[in-house]
Amino acid sequence: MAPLDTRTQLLDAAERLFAERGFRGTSVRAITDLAGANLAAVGYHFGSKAELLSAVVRRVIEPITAAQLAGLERLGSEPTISELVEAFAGPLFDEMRADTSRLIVRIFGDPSEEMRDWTGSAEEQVRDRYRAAFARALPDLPAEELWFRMRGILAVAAVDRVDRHNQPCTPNPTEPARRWAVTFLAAAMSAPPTG
Amino acid sequence: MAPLDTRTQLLDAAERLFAERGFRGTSVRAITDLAGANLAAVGYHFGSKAELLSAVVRRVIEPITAAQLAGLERLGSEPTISELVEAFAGPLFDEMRADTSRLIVRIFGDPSEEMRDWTGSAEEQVRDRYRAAFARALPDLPAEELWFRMRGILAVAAVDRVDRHNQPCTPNPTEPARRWAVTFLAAAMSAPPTG
DNA sequence: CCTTCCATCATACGATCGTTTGAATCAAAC
DNA sequence: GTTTGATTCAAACGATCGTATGATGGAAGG
Repeated sequence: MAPLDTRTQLLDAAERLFAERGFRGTSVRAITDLAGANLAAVGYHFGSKAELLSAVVRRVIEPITAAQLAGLERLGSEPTISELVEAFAGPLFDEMRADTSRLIVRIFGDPSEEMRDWTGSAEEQVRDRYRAAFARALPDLPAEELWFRMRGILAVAAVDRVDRHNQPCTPNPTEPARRWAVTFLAAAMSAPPTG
Repeated sequence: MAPLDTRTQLLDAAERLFAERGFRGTSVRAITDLAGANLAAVGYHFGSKAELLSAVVRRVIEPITAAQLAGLERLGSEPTISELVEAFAGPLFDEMRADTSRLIVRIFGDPSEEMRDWTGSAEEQVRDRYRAAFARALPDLPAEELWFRMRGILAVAAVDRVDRHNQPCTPNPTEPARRWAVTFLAAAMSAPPTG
């Protein structure tokens, strides 16, 4: 086994267990057992359990931000609100597994430092570019209210994924929820300013 | 000190610490220390740490569902979408402290059994009555898409509270966010069915 | 005074936690 | 064949966890 194999299997196991049981609810021993690795492997490859979490989060965030940026560049210079919503929210449904949404929601709800030191510049860049694009499409909307609405997009997408994942029996197809979300959010973004 | 005093102070301390550090991140010792009680007080008054969580959640949920029900009964027989959104989402801003939103989001993201056995019939009753009211106001919307949208209301309200609470420096006034939410969500609920 | 019952107390139990350590293993370089 | 450096291994460390136990306090009822 090449050294990268153990590293990758640790990332896979940790991603799954952190999403299922949370950071504090997952022991290093559970991760190394699932990965088929030795207990000390986490310390050797990542330094600590917290740094393993950072590596996991960076890995799951990256394809999402990449798809969001690619979707924005695919649009013309004067995209509609609906197109912007689709490009911004679509990858949250397509590029993200349901348990990954749960992991992100859990991190979002945890104010401790170890859960926040992973934040890179990638999602800030995505956020700023979409904010500019929405601001051009909604020139009358104040910046603060626009930012409130963009957080609303993230909230609806993430919470829907997690909540459908919480229902044990239903098959939970992603596709209708994705289209409902675009309808719902495009209408919401198009609302006139509160004023 | 009357016996109920220790019980109440345990509930207060647990509510605060569970919201700040999560269920697994909060030790029984931290709760009893903050409450000025003995370590064994949790076991004596509640049986276990998990049952203490249930008691905390029931206590914070109750005024919210009560306000939602009262708001619905205050409306006429043919309320507008905006009135329904206001009555449903308003208490999530008014009756809920920001750290309580965090506690709820954390519980929402945790699929473990101990986090879910508190669910009572109160919020189910609220959910069903608002669902019926929205269905009357939106007769063309399929039931499944309506339920998706109602979860969107909860998502926007909860995530906004937590996210504004995450920002350390700003004063984070609730009032503009509350009005922005009603604008945003009323437009979203009023969207035609996806079809 | 004595009993009863509720509440609180100090203390300890077994388990599990994250991390560290030093030896063992192994392929590649020389 | 020997050295070297990276990787994996079993084992142990101190700390902290949730819970249980039996003693103690103290007011109410007889």
